[in-house]
Amino acid sequence: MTGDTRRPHTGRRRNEAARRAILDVAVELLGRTDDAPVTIDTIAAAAGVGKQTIYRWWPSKGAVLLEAMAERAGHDIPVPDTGTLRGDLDEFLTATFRRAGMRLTATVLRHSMAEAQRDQHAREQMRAFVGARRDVLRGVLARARDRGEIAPDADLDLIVDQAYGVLWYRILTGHAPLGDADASRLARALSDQAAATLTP
Amino acid sequence: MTGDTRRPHTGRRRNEAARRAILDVAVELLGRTDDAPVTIDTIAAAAGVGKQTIYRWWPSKGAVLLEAMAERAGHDIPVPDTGTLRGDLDEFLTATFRRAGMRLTATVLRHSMAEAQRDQHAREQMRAFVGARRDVLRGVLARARDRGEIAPDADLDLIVDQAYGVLWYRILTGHAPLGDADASRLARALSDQAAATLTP
DNA sequence: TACTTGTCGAGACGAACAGTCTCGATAACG
DNA sequence: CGTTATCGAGACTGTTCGTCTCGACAAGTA
Repeated sequence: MTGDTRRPHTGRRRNEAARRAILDVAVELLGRTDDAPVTIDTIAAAAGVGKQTIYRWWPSKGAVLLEAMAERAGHDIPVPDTGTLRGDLDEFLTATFRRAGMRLTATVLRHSMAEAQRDQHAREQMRAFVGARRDVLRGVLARARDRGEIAPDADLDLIVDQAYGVLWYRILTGHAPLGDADASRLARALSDQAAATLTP
Repeated sequence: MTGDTRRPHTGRRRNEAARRAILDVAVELLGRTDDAPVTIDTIAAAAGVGKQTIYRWWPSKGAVLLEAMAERAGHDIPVPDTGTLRGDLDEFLTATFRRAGMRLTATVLRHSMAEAQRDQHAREQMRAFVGARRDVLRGVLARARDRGEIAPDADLDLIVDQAYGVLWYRILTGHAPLGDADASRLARALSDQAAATLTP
């Protein structure tokens, strides 16, 4: 409570190289074989790192995996701006499906979602990640609404859920791949769906 | 290869009561607390059963859970026949969302899907279960197609994925509940989507 | 240059759990 | 009554998570 202003930071600093190695190795090990037993000991050994270095910075094994996933699955998906909802959705869903459809990324996503059902820390990180991705897509829809392309009372969340729902459902069950054609068809269907409420 | 026709079955028979107790207890334990550690030992003890009795009939812990889930989530969802696609979808999705939205059922579904990512047996059972549920919904759509309500070349699988995608996505992330209103809105959107391809 | 402080890699350790194995008892058949 | 397969019970092994301890090392401070 009293002024802790003295000594803002002393001692050795966090090793950024170790952090990178841990996150990279976690992903790489998942990709080696699909039924690979990715354990903390394996990650630590492969990253040339002590176990305590992992548990000093992450609260659980799932938290490591979730951070690696969020990095890999969230970056480099640009926010589109084609001028039309249909075009924006096509571009966004194609990029998103391509990323998620990559074998390694899909594997990471699958195991991250599984971990999120068991590990409380991972669960919260998954919530944050999913929320962030949803916000981006909802933003695309909101812009279209502001342009007057869709009804003011359209259920944007339900549309978002359909897009990401198809993605996760296919990744988790593996009953069908995520192709460009699927992304385009879904983009068309969802933009039509959003516009339909305009014509009662 | 030679005639094994002698002695088609001797010895004590499988105890059906034990089977029921195991499946019921597995579900019940999952529901007790959400972060409950449901273990094989716990199931065996609560069901008044030896561990070997479980492993004699199921190949893994995940297989037990998946069978319990398939029983609970697949039964008593009637195939609707209202005469219109919109009506059929509304009835089917409302019943399905109600079932999956029940707290206990949702918990079982969540952990089953998680188990399916780690356990090969559970994975195959999940595939079979998901395939069966998809077949039912695809059948509803196919009937509408035969009635001429939707285009012959409509992508039925994508529509099915949108419906079950929303369901699983919400259950696994927990970012929103599965309400009757969601089911009805989705039914309307998907029936419109299927019909839209008719009017180019 | 010494001193303090926090991180480093390494690995021992305990607890929890999945799955196997063995045991004597018991039920369904001939 | 003899054969056979399942039953409940629990000991046992192997794996993994997460904690704890150790001496070494780096980044500031005096």
